[in-house]
Parts: sequence; structure tokens; C-alpha cells
Amino acid sequence: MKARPIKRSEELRQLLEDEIASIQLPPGTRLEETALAARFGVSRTPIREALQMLSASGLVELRPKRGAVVASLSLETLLEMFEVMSEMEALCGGLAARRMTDQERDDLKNQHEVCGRAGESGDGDLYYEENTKFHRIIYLGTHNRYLADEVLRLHHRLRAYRRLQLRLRGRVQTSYAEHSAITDAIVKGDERMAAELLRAHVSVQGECFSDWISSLNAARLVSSPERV
Amino acid sequence: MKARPIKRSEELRQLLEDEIASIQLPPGTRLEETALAARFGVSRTPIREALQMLSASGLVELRPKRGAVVASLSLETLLEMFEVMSEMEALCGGLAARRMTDQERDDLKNQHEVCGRAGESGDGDLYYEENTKFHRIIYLGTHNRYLADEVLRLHHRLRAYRRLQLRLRGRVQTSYAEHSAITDAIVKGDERMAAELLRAHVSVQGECFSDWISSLNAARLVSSPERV
DNA sequence: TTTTCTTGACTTGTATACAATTTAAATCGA
DNA sequence: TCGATTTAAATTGTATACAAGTCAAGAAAA
Repeated sequence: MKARPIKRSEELRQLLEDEIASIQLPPGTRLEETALAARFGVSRTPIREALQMLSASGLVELRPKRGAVVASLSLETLLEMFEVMSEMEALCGGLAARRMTDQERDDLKNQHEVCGRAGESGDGDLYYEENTKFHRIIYLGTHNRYLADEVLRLHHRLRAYRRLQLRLRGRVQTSYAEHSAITDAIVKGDERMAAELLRAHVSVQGECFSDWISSLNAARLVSSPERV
Repeated sequence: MKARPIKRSEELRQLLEDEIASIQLPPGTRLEETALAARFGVSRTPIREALQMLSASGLVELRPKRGAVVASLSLETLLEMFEVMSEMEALCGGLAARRMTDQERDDLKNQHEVCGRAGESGDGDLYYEENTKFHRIIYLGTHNRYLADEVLRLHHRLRAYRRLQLRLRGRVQTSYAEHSAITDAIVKGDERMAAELLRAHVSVQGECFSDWISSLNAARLVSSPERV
């Protein structure tokens, strides 16, 4: 069992974070303190604290004296974030290939197989979960805890968008195939290759790109539906 | 004149942040809400908000029910952060070399000259200021606002340590010389070279390294004075 | 003397009350 | 009817009050 947070505000942050990531609270939604307080049966104080934490992590925009809204990313910002994500993953891949212990390399192979089974099950959310664990093993394999935490934070921040990406037809299969090559490169210790494969794995490009933009617009996950 | 923050808590965060970065509040210092409230002549509410913001940016450690203390980095974490910084700078350098406009390249050359004059003046803090501007131009030159903001955040987080580094004898001269090569590479558009030079520029290695560790211990900027 | 338990002051977390600002609605004038 | 101005309701920011947990000092027991 996981220890429930001692602070109510921490618990509330978690709850709101999940609702934002799962688009139950879509971008642009106003977050009124009084309403949230009533809904969760607490006072405004812990609500305010939760909102400030969410603001710090970028999920909520906090305009002074004008209330909080669920942050809505422009398409431009989103692409910028994916560019950074892509480079960070590449960095992690290279370092992991160099520094992982034998045990960690085995763990990676195992998790890759788990991903495979999750993919076959057809359960998108399950695949997403296992996929996250796969990447997490790579992050920790850098033996740079600060780096791992930062990358995980960004990974987390982008999860709503990644998830959507996986819903595109055939994307799960492609993802799995790419993981195979990545696993090989890391296990062999081929830094250059691992970095290159991960860079490509994350970056949004190629034929899927316009499909992805369309689905983003459909889900109203970006603020201004720019033409591409 | 710069607009004063509307929220008192924002102002307080700024004040505390400066005191932490300048080591007036050294790592490990307990931050009692009541005491701070009395000192700044406000209630505990804005103090708490300020502390939470500082906690989010990593400057303060917030232990539930046990109060806040100025975060103290272990030497290990510090080295990890510098490794990330080094890679981020390299990434920025490469992108900037590729994407900067002519105007931006001119700005970089100008700022490099300003750094030169600041270096000759012998004023360490002034050099630090101008040095930050130089790097900032590179960050913005990536034309990736998200990346620029993230790198600036880390730069900011490490400033107490960087500053100390510049106090080492001859380090300002070395830094300036490296900037010359970096400026050349970026202006010429040599991505590979720019990235490589910036990676080396930031990373802590070579003969200075043990000197730097010593000065960190002397200033008590790292928690456990590990032997090197 | 050392260890454990209890007690009480102190500190943090949450609720409520008040002040200040914004948003909207309604009134007035053209 | 449209627009600007005023006014009232609603919402955020701050202060204060209360609840609950932490830490340390001292008493009781071994």
C-alpha cells in the first residue's frame, strides 16, 4: 500500500493533476477556489496550495487576482517541448548505454518483454503504463538522479499528448519495434546508436505528424487550432 | 523601472531567493514561518506561499509537519546538475549555431565584447552578470522558448556555485577565451563545434576541479564535505 | 546512570474572517 | 439601440483563529 500523503494539499494536487492529464479538465477550464473547495470538502487554503504547485509544474496558469485556468499549450510550445524531450531522451540513452550495470540491462530487457505483452493485449492505457516504466529504467540507468527526475517530469507533463499519439492506428506496433532496437543498442553499450534511436523515437515527424496534429485539434488539446 | 509584483508572496519569494543564492541564508538554515512573518511584517499565509514556490524550484526543502530548510546539495547531486547543464548548453549551442538570425549573431558578438570589458575591470560580479547575458543570448538563439526557459532556470539554480567558480584564480580569463571560440563557432554556424565547446566550457573537470571542490567545502555550499 | 514514557510548549496544516480587486450587470445619456 | 459610467456581486489575496502533529525536557522506572 502506498502511504497517503500527510498533507491534504498534496493529495489534492495529485487528484487535479490526474484530471488535467486525462482531459476531464480540458485546457482553458477555469479553476475557482471556492468551487473546488466545496467539491472536495475542504477550505480554500489547501486548494490554493495545490493550485500553486500545479502552477509551478506548468499544468495550471495562475494569473494574479484573476484566477487559475488549466494551462493550454500552443502548438508551437508543444513542438518545442517535444524537441527538448527528444534530446533529453537521446542524452539518457547514450549515458544509460555507457553506465548501466548488467542487472539494469537485464531489467530493461524484461520490461521490454512486458511491454510486448501489454501491446498484444490491445489495452492502450496498459501499454502506456508499461511504456513509461521502460523509459524510466533508461532514465535511471544514466546514474544521474537529477537528470532522471527532470526527464521524468517532462515525460509526465507531456503524457496527455503522448497517450493520444499512441491511439493513432499502428503507432503501438511501431513504438514496440523501435523499443526493440533501442533495447539492443543499450544492452550492447552502443552509445551513439542508443542516442540516435531514442531521438527519433520521441520526435514527432514523418507521416504520422499531420495525423497527430489533427487529433490534437479534435481533442482541443492545443489552444489555437493552427493550420499546418 | 520594473513593475513590483502584485502579490506579496511573489515579492517575498524573490527576496528569499536572493538571500539563499547569496548565501546569506546558507544551506541547512531552518526557515520558520512565524519568524519570517514577523521579520517581513506579514502574516504566515504569504510566507507559506513563498516557501512553496521555493520548494518547487528546489531551493528549499519542505518536510511535512517538520518545517522548511534551505536545500543543501550533496556534492554528488551538484555534479549531476553540472553534467546536465553541460549537455543542455551544448544542445543550445548547436541549435543556436543553426537557427540564429544575423541580428542575433551580431548581438552575440557585441555581448562578447561587453564581457571582455567587464573581465578587464576586475569586478567579478559584473563579469558574472554580463556572462549570464551572453549565455542567455545563446539560449534564446535556439528559437525554442521552452528550452531557453528551462536552461535559464537551471543556470539560475546553479548561480551560487558558478559564481564561486569564477573566483578561482585565472578562471575569468579562461572563461573569456573560451567564449571567443564559442562566439566564432556560432557565428560561423558550425553546430558541432559550438556544441562541443559549450559542453567543455561548462563541465567541471581538469586541473581546476579539486580547487573548486575545496572552495565549495570552504564556503560550506555542499552538505557532506566528501573527500576527493 | 541510562532508558523510556509523559507532558507541554512550539510549529505546522487547515478553516474562517476580512480586505481589496476584478468582473458583470444595470443604469444613464446620446 | 448603442456606448460609457457606475454599482453590486463575486473572487482573489491576506490575516487571524483553531486543530493536530512534532520535538524536547523532565519524571519515572530499570
